[in-house]
Amino acid sequence: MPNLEKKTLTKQSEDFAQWYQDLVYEAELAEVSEVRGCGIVRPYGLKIWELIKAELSRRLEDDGVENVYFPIFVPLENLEAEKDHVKGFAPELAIVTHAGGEELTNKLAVRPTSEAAMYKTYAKWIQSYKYLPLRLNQWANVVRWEKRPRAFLRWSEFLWQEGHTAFATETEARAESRKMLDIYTDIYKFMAIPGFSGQKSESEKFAGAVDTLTIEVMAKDGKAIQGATSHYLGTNFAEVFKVNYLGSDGNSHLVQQNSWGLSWRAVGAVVMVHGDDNGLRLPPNIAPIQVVIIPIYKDELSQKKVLENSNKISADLKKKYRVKRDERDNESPGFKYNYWELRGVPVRLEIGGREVEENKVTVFRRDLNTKETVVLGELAVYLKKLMKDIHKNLYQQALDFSGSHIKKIKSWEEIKATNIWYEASWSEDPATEKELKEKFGIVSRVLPLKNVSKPAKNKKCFISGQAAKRDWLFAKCY
RNA sequence: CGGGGUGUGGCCCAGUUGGUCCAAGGCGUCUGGUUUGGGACCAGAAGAUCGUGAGUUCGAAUCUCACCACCCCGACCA
Repeated sequence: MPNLEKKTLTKQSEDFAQWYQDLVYEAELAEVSEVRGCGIVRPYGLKIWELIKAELSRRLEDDGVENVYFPIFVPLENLEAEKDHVKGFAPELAIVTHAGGEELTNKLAVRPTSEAAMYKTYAKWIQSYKYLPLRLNQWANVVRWEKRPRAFLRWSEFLWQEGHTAFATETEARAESRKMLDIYTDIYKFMAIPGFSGQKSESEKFAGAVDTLTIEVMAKDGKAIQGATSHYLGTNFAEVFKVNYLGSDGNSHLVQQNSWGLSWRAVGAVVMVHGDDNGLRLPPNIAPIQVVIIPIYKDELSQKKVLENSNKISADLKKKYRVKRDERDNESPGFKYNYWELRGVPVRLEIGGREVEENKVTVFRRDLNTKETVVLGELAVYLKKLMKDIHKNLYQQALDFSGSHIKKIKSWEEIKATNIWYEASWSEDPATEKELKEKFGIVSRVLPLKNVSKPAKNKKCFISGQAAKRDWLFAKCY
């Protein structure tokens, strides 16, 4: 729980995990719930997710993906059908054993993901090649009873979108998987977050997938956050759920499938990437409030003038931005500054007697924590540019940060700290990854796209000394 | 699942050699007033089965036993 008494966040440098927790609760993104591991997302936090969702939704619709909805419950036997899949998820399943006052003969799992919920139906829907490709998406909640929950990043229940597609050929399916990764990469850019997109290792990929593509994000404590994944499932699930189609050749074939998802974990990533010791810093694209106006006055006369003025400005700005006027009479300007800085509002306008008299406003930008005075007539143009600048600057800061926190190494003996990432040539042997994890708590995060078809820079694997295949990124992760 | 910690008004908590505790303080809330350019102040008010159960005792927030819940670290983690 946040310590509201101290009124200041734990410093990032003191205890990053504590800082994150303090911020999530004090900025009113979320609330602890009565249910272990589950979070209550408050309006301010949910709005950030909804803004991310709106953008992704738009992108998917533009691309011709249709939305669908399947039940939250999955027959347990369906889930058990794909053997890697069930092995991966069994430990974290919530299972319904009783309903309607009776014990269920056929137990139901609360979906941890919906492959097993959907594909039997896909088999029904897909008859011939004419029904392909099938590209559906659902916005849903899923439940994964992880041993160690973390606000936004790993709550037991979370909201996400999961796309499930079926194609005739591997080429098409793999192209789709890659396209979705690109869309996710764009969505992270929309949040002013540079990600590392690429491929997962054998041990890190999705249970049931042939290949998993991922976008990895670097938090300010140097840990990696898996931002979104796009899986090429091959025919693994199609075999189990008998998803075949009649080809133009007259023969029956298995479909080639993908699934891809992005969750509200992205909100946690935004906090961990952009936040500072004063609180959240939101890029304008996903800020529930983009401009907050603080009227400042001393007596009734100036109050009237200032409020008139700020109302006019706010009415004007509301046409283009999400604007909030903070007219609470019982709080001081200083209190309000801190209040909205904690919540990461990108731009603050201060309007007091001075501004009214000179026909100006004072503009504060949260990304740099600086103030400037702007002539009222130039405000619209100024803000338009400022919003772009803030986005660019946040992105650049994050890019510089991650760039300066990756160390290229030739041998794992060079690993001293675990609060940075390492780039190294790797044999891709799962056994070596296990060793690395045991010794340093570090795992492979991603084979960056640019390295996928490039041979390793160094001949020897940085762990085992065997022949290295390609250059991967390694880090601790959330 | 292993290690550690915590449970006291809405929130943060003090109080644990048993009695002076029908529980202190701060934040927040409410009322009134003064304030308002970087986390305002004064006065007053409301608000508590001290996690649950049993036990010891003349007497339990405090001691004993059992249980429950949550948090943190780790293992696990698409």
